Amino acid sequence: MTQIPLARRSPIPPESCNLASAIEVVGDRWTLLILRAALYGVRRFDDFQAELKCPRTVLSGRLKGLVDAGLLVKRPYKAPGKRARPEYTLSAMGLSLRPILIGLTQWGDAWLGVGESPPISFTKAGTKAAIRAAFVDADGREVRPDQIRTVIRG
Amino acid sequence: MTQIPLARRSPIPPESCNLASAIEVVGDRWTLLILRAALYGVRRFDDFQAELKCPRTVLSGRLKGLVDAGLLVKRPYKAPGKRARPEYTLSAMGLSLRPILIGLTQWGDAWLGVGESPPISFTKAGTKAAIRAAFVDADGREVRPDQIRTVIRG
DNA sequence: AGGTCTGGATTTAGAAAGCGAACCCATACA
DNA sequence: TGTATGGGTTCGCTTTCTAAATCCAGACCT
Repeated sequence: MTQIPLARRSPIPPESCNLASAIEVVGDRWTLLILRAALYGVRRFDDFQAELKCPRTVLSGRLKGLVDAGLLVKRPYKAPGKRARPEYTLSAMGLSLRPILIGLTQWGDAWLGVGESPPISFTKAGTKAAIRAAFVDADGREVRPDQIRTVIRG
Repeated sequence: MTQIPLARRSPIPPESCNLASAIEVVGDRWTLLILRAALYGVRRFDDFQAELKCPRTVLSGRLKGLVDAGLLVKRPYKAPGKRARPEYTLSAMGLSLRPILIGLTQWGDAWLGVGESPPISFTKAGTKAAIRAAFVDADGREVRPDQIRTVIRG
């Protein structure tokens, strides 16, 4: 196994690290579960609540936070014959988290799955071949994990 | 923008979803910050504490949790001329989260960066060309996000 | 118009977790 | 023998979480 060299501190302090900032935004159980549901198409308050089984206060607060952060857009939704209600849809910012959550799904399949075949898989449109999260260079060719180098002050 | 079709519930319930399970394991602010530091080479209790500035009780609990979940390995570490102490290193399970955290870093660079060039970038060994997190098919060729199809009960 | 239903919340009070500071313990070294 | 150091735990206090009840606005019904 590739061992990471010992360090006393990370190369950049958390307060100026975009990974740490991203963790501040999405690094929360309920927030991640909301994003999971949203990526599956859930948009309405009560649907989120039924899905997550979390206190409505928490849901209300997390939705506000995600709207403030720009991951969700709140806008009125008008079902025919019903009054207008808000719905929460993913912005481009929120949608762009999809590869990360798919990667996390596959990590869960690999390490937490109870042995059965994963209930959800992902394929390339038009084919049946499974896809996986990986690294690619500028030309879209895969880079193996052991070939990755970290460069500071890029 | 590709819109996700409305759904009242997610296609699989959270309790049998490996993504939801993964979120239970790593979906926590301190846990993610610990993994971030570990991926940069931090291994020792006090180094984690100096890095995260979190209460030692919380750090202690999260490290235990990560060891129990199998992401970290706790083993004695013997510096020359010092007494043996525990160190926490990433297992294969923990190391395999690296693509996801790099992906999250790049998401942060794209959406949260304050305008400057990202302080950390990743390249392929031997070259200067930047790499990025993406999806590939079985042959290692990139699959664009809009080409991803979700298949249930795969 | 009045009553009811429904989705989208806020209020309230008790339980859990987070937090900072102080303390403890084992061992290398002077 | 004493001191320094790394790796924790204990102790109160504050914040956050949680569950249940309540509120509110707009359709729909009669």
